[in-house]
Amino acid sequence: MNDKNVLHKIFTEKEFSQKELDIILPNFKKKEFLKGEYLLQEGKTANFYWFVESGFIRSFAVDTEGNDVSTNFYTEADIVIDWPSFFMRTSTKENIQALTDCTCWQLDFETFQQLFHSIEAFREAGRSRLVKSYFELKRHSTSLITDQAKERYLRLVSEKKHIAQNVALKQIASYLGITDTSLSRIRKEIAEEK
Amino acid sequence: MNDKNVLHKIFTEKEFSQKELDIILPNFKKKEFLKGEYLLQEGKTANFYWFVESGFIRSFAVDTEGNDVSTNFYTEADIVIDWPSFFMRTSTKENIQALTDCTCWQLDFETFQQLFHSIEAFREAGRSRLVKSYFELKRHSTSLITDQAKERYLRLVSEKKHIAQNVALKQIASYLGITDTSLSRIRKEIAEEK
DNA sequence: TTCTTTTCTTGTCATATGCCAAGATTTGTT
DNA sequence: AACAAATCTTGGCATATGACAAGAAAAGAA
Repeated sequence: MNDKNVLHKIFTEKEFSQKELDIILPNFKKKEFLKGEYLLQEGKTANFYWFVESGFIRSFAVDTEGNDVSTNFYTEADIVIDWPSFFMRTSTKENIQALTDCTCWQLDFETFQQLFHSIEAFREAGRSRLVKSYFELKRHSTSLITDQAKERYLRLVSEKKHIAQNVALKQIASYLGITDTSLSRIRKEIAEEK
Repeated sequence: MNDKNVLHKIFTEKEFSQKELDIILPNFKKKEFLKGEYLLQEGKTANFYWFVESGFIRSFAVDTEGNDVSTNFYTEADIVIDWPSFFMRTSTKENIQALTDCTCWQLDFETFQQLFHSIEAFREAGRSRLVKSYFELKRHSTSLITDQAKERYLRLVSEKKHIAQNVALKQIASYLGITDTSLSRIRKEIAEEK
């Protein structure tokens, strides 16, 4: 835990005193997930969240017809968390799955609570993360209404190139709110423009 | 501030001690907004949030083509807040406008911070509200992908009847991600089914 | 390397919803 | 009450995207 890892990029000395870092960081446990492994499954309650050290992760929901809809993708330095389940202590509607072998840093709810209520900087940082997630979710949601599928795809490519390149087309398509067929055509169109 | 109002439904004696309530509640200032008045406008930073005592309020974003897209509707006992702007202290992309004359209880950022960091129950309650908003936003967002416009409208009607009845068709339509024309046809269809 | 399975592409056709424009209706104003 | 403005409905047509199915390509397993 004292070697350099992604946690040091997340909990910086700008936001936390050394003393606080010494309290916070040792609580994170290194966790490895194999490709295909689930970090969280529908119906369970999220008792942990993670920061990604390496690898790709996807969260998705399954709708009434059994279609799976990607809700997010995660990679290095991202926080992987089901906010509602983790904080409301309710069973989740989401699945979180490793797309590749992954290394993560895990924190459990109880420890989180203890840090949250005892360290002001920790709760400010946590709140910021949640608000940032909210903001991005709203942007995505509004984009589903105002933008064409192609624009949404182009934005994903420009903002998360590694996702667009490494994740299966069908999983990206459902995130964009379209079918894999449509995304395939959109990709073709873009390729032909160049 | 000691008479019964909606704040007593929001800050209950189950979640807060009497002493805490005595500290918290007097910080809320009664605010009246006239129909059409803006609580927040694009470009400004949110320095307040409100609980609605009475009336209807709408938040909306304006996209690049100048179309306005409803992002939410608020009524009695709802919290009216632009989470990202309020917490990140950044200028907002949203507008919040009174659809009818409204009475609200207002809290400013500084006071919020002070309460948040000093009263554990207050921060638990605040976090819950944010998480709940997140959850609802995700549900709406997923619904835009998995459900037909008609289903989305029916759900809105069943969950927020007073909104569907009191808000202009065009504003509801943009919330549902469709045009006013389409919503008008959907309404007709539903009416004909009965 | 070969075989199997999964993923991606492409064609054809269907459909939900958008766009535009004209009336009808409702609401607000003088 | 009368007019103006905003909102809602309806028609005709356009289009983005979906559904289904078949083959091509890529990835994984033996």
